[in-house]
Amino acid sequence: MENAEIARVLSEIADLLELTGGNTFKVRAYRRAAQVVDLHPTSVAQAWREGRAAELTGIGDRIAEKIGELVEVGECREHARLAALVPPGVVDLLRLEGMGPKTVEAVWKGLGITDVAALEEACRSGRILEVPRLGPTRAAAIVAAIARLRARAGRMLLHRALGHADEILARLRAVPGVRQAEAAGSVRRRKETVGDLDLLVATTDAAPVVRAFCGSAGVGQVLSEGSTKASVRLKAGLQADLRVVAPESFGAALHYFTGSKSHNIALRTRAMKLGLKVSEYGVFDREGRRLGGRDEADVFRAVGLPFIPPELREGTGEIEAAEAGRLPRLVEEADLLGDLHVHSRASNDARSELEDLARAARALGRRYLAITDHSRARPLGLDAARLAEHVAAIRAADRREAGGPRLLAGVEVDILPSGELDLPPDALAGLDCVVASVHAHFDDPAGRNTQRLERALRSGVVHVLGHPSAREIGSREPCALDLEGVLEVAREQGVALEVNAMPERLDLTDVGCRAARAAGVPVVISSDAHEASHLANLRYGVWVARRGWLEAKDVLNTLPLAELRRRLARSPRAAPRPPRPKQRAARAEEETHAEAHRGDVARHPSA
DNA sequence: GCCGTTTTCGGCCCGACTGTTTTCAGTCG
Repeated sequence: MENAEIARVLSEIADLLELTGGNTFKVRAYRRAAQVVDLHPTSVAQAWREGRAAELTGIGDRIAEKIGELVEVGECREHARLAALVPPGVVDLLRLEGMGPKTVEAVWKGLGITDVAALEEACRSGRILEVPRLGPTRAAAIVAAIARLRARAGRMLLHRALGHADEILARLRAVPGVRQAEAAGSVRRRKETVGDLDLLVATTDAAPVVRAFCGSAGVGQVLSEGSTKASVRLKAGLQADLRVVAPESFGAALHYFTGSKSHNIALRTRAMKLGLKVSEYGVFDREGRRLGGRDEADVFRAVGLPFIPPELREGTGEIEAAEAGRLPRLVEEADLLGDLHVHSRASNDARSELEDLARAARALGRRYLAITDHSRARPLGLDAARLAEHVAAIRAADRREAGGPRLLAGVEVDILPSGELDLPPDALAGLDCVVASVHAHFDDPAGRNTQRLERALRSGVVHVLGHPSAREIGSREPCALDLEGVLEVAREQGVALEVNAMPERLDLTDVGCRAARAAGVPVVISSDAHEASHLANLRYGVWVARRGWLEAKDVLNTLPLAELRRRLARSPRAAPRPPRPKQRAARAEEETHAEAHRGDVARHPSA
C-alpha cells in the first residue's frame, strides 16, 4: 500500500474523529501522522513490515497498529467504526471554507444535512438560520464557498502564483513608509502549487498598506479588512492574505507566516521548553522581554538552531537535522552548469533552432546543453536515419558556436509499453546523453509500469530516466509506480533520474528527490525546454530539488563537462539482466492490489 | 494519540478577525 493511501485513511480518521466530538489532540495526532506518512520518502508499509513504523516522529504504537491493519488487510477497524457513525457526504462539508467541525456537526445533527447539495438548499431557503450562530451573512458565505468548491480545479501552479505575488508586492513597496514587503507561506517554501498568497509588510503605519492591498488592480473581492490584516480574492481565483507588522517584528512574522504549520509547532514547542515564547511579534522570555524578531535569523538563534532554508520547513525532520548540525547545503541555481534535456525544431512540438538555444543558454551562463529531440513514436519523431543526420547537425553547430555552451548530441527516446526503447541500441550507443521517457499508456497498473521502466533502465544505453511519473499537475495524475523498485534498478545500472523543471511537470517530486538521495541515485535537473525561453525554467527544478534536501553533489549537471562525460560514459555499465523471479512474483501481487484500489487513490490529504 | 534535559502523567502554538453575540465561539493561518 502506498504512502498516499495510508495518509488518506489517517487523515479521514482525523476528520471523522473531529465530527464525532473526538479529543482535539487525538485529532491533531492523526492529522500529523497523515502528514508524516504522506511526506515520507520511502515506503511506510515496508517500514511497518520491518517493525520500524513507530520509529517515525508522530507515529506511536497505536497509529502504527492502524498502519499495520491497512497494510495487512487494506482496511482498519477504527476507520470503519468511525465511518459508520458519519454519513459519507458529511466529511465533504469540511472542505468548504468557513465550515469547521463545529459548524458541520451543527448542521448535520441539527438539520440532518448530510451533503453539499442539501447544505446549499438550506442556505437558500433560510432553514440554516435555525442553527445557533448562523446568520444571513454566513449563509451567503457558505453559498459562495460551495460555488468556489465546485469551480476549484485545484491550486495554482507556483510560477503563476509568484507572478501575482510580485505584482501586488511591487504595489505595496510603493506605499510611503513601507520598509519591507515579502511573500511568505507556501510560495516562499516553493511548494509546487499554491493555495493562497501570504504577503507580509513591515511599516509603522498600517492603514495605507491595507488600503493599497484591498484596492490592488487584480482584486476581485475583499473578504476581510482589519487594522493589520486583510484577505482578498484575486480575479484570478487565488486568495491573498496580507499581514502588516512593525519593523522590529518583521523577521519573526516572516518566519511565522512562512510556516509550515507543523514546522512552526515544532519550533514553538522547542522554544517553550527553553522557557521562551515565539510568536509573530518576536521572541520573548518568561518575563515577556523581547529577545529579538527583526530578522528571521533571530528566531532560529533564540532556540539554538542554525538558519533553516524555507524549502525545508515542512516538519519532516529539519529541526532535528539542524540540531545535529546535519542540515544539507542545498543545491542552488548557480551550481547548475548545464541542461541535459532540450528540444530543438527537430521535435514537432518545439520551435527553436540550435543557434537560438545556444545563444539563450550562453546568456544564462550554461556551459553545456544536450539536444534531446523526440524519437519516432512521437508525431514526426526521429527514426535512426534522421537521428544520425540530426547528430551530425548538432556536432557541426557545436563546432561553430565557439563562445559556448558546448552542444551535446542526445535524444529523448520513448519507452514503449513493453519497456523496449523506441530506437535500436546501436542508434543510441554513440550519443552523449540518452534520456528515456514515457509519453503514452499512463493508466497501466503499478506492476506493469514499474517493469516497463526497469526494463528500459536495463537496456544499457540510457543515461537519464525522463519525467519518471509522467504526471502533469492538475491534468494528469502520476503513473502508478513502485518508485523504490525503480530507484534500486537505477542505482544498479548507474542511471540518473530527472527532475523535469517544466512548471506543470516538476517530476520527480520533492518527496521523490528525497527517496533518490536515500537510495544513492543521482538526479539531473533539466528544463525540457521546447523553446529557448524555457531554458530559464531550470530554477523551478532547483526548488523541487531543494525541497527534496538535495545538495550539489546529488545533482549530475553541477559537474563540469569533462567530469560529466566520464560519469555518463560509465553510466550504463551493467549488462542487461532479467529481474529476479522473486521480485516478479511480488510485483504481480501488487498489480492485482493496485487494480483493486485504483478508484480510491485520487484524493490526497492536502498539506 | 504522541511525547519526554522540568514530565511515563499531563501537557499539547498562538493570535486576528468575523458574525453573532452582549462577552465569545469558531475558523483560519
